[in-house]
Amino acid sequence: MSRATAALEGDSTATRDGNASARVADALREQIIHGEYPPGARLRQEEIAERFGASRVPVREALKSLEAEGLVTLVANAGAWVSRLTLAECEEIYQTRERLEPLLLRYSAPGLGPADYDTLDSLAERMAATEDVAEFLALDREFHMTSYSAASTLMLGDLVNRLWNTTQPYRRAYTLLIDVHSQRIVHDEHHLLVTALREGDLESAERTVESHIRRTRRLLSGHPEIFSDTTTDRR
Amino acid sequence: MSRATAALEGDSTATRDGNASARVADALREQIIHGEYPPGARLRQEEIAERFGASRVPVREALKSLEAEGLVTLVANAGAWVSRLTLAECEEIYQTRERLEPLLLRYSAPGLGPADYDTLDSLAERMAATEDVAEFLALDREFHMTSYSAASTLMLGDLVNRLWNTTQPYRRAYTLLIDVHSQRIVHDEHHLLVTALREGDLESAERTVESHIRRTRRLLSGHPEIFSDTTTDRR
DNA sequence: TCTGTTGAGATTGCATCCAATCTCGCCTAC
DNA sequence: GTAGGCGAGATTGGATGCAATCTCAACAGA
Repeated sequence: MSRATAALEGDSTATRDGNASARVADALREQIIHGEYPPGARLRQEEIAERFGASRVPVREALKSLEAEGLVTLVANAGAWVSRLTLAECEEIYQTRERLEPLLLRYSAPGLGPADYDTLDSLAERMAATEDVAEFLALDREFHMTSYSAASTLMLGDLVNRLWNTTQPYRRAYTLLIDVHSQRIVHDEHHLLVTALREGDLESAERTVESHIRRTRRLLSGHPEIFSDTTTDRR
Repeated sequence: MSRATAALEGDSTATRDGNASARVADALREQIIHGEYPPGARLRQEEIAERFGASRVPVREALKSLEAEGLVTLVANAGAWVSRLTLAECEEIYQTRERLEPLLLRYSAPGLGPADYDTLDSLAERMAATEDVAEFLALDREFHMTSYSAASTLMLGDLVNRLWNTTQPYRRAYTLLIDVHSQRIVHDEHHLLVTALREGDLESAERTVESHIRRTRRLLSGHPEIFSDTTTDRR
């Protein structure tokens, strides 16, 4: 199946830049986040290696990285699976986010300016207007990441990113279920956040993000059926 | 230097248990935490491989894991160094801990019992009694980890552990400097924490840990000289 | 019909080998 | 005397090959 690698082989120098493992990790991460590998899906080294036109060595290193990020679960001498979460585990991640994202916002807020506030408003409006789930998810993520974009942190920013990544498949399933009323509340909270940032009221902004995440967590708790997935294998 | 691996070669089956990479990662992590590799020290793949009686492949996978944990910094086509922190980065980690450890304690507290409280008291007393820095550090860590030991979390427990690991070298340098007065306050805070846990006052326990970490962070801020290390190489 | 076992195929783990890149001291040219 | 370039040694990155382990379906026995 070396035909599958044709798109990559076009750039013959790309395979020789000394970081194939990073490239594989980035590409795999994107594919998992975008749902091309659902939770519970098995990841075979050889298949992945073939697809990226690399050998299994950099693939294994990429899987190691993704395991540390929580996206992949490795079992010695058995294989790799896309991590699957229970409702309780997802709630743990949301509770962690409730504590961390206000802190990250505290790091970011002083560096945000009027142009950023306008971008945030625009993103919030587009979220309210769209009816496409994929676009809604992408805009929501872009909105929050923009609010954190001015934070130059060692690990906190990456950490929050990882927490979003591991819960992304469930956020997608959940977004399909929320009603117009909840959607309106999300929009209001986003608007409140931008307003607090514009006014320089950091305390209020922090509390708004925290409440925003907590509300989502509680709504998620009401949909345990999202986590009882029996279509794919174990783990 | 193959003589150095003699102790490991004694068990010839150990190299064939299908997780050499995990063994190398665990051992390297311990050595970094215990200060055998100081911040900024270069980690050469071949030297490490030789020392553990393995090839460079599992060593590279181990380094990937440690990089994701924040203990090691990798640069493509250049090498691996033990991560070095600036004062600002260390403060970021402490601020993160201030938010996360109260939450972890909330997960753990319901599972702790009288036997655990006694263990905690004993550890606190031994900390007050010792004058050895290494023992003080070990007891401090064991005290806090015991208070979190009943939490069965997906990632929060591991995450807190990683934050302790990356700051361990600086905690050691700092412990050498604190005076008797500060040491007494640490002891009082530990005692307060155990008391709150015994009384089932979770709110108070959470606030006590938070204050405890914040106080340490502020004291650390007063010793920027710990972070201006010019003895070893860059990065 | 159900349960325990066994063996071939599939898959992972690691060692060895080769290519690419970086480091750094020496040499040449101006 | 100084700046720029060159190249040998050291080090990392990746591909291939082999051994060990796991998977799973077919089969034998109760």
